[in-house]
Amino acid sequence: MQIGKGVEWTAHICTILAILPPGKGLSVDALAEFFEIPGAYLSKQMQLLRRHGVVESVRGKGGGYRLARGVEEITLLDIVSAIEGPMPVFRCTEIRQNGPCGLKRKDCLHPCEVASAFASAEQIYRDALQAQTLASIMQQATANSGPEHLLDIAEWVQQQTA
Amino acid sequence: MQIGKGVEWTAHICTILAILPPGKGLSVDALAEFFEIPGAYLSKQMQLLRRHGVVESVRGKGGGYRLARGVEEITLLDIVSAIEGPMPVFRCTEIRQNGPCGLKRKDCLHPCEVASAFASAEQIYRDALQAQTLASIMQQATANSGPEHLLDIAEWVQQQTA
DNA sequence: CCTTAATCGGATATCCAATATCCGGATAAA
DNA sequence: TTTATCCGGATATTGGATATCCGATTAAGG
Repeated sequence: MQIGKGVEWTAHICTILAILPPGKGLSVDALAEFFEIPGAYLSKQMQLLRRHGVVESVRGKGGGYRLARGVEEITLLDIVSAIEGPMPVFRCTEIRQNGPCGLKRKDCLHPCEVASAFASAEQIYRDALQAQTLASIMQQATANSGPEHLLDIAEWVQQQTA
Repeated sequence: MQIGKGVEWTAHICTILAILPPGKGLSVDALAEFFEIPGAYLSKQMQLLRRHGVVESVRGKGGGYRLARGVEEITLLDIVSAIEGPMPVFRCTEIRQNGPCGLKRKDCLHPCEVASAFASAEQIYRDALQAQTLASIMQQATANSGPEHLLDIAEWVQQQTA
């Protein structure tokens, strides 16, 4: 039960896309080099982000990816559900219907109590992920990181979009 | 990012072990038949539960598994961490140290902000799972289920331990 | 119009963890 | 001694995560 690398990658990437000059974009190749991650695979993850409305893409020469909305309106939940899929992480296989004491299907009026307990915990998890906005993460980052590092990144971004 | 079947299996199994007469146990084979699940694999999951102190085992003829403590003191978190391992579900690969603007290792005084945000959400998830006790799940189940079904199960249990 | 740079999506390959089986050893009851 | 059971290592199988490649499409610029 582990979250895939795509989530880590795209979460970091969103923090870079967030400091782009308005109207500009960054290519998958540039982003892959920035984090030293495989570009072809990253491309797939970015397509998922796009289909879920987290980022926008511009095709053709000079194109690339940029955020589809403001950093206050993008949360970790958006990224996780885009990359990992809709989150019911606990898969109920209805084993209560199995075996010598199995319930008949028509007797299952209420949802399985074990599944309900997990669903309840997962809803709390989703809420917690939704409370983590890209804005709050970047605020932490700027507070923790030295100004030289931020300048390094700003310079690299400018170089790519020039 | 899905939870393994072992968690669903053992969660249901704990609700059965909970209604055992004191001092009795149920064998893996009996439990596997009760839920129509593969016994050899279930055996592995039960061993994990035992190593983490959720259940106790009695070896030899007439042996089997039983709960190691009361239903109030067993939570979904106990079961999930026993079966799935320690829960940091988000794997931080420190990609902030990669690429042209990568941080030097000694400059990483603070933990990665993306990882921290996930860690914070996961702690809330753990708390939510810990709040779900076996007792509360079984209370739901007895409230929702017809008394015939409960009798069916009680009868089967008695038959196994006879 | 042509070249170049970029995303899009389908097909495919690889790797690893989840799933599943088997067996020999230890243990205890009858 | 036989039988039933857990224990743990070795091993197979399966499926999802990871990764690559390529043809199609789109757009900028000469």
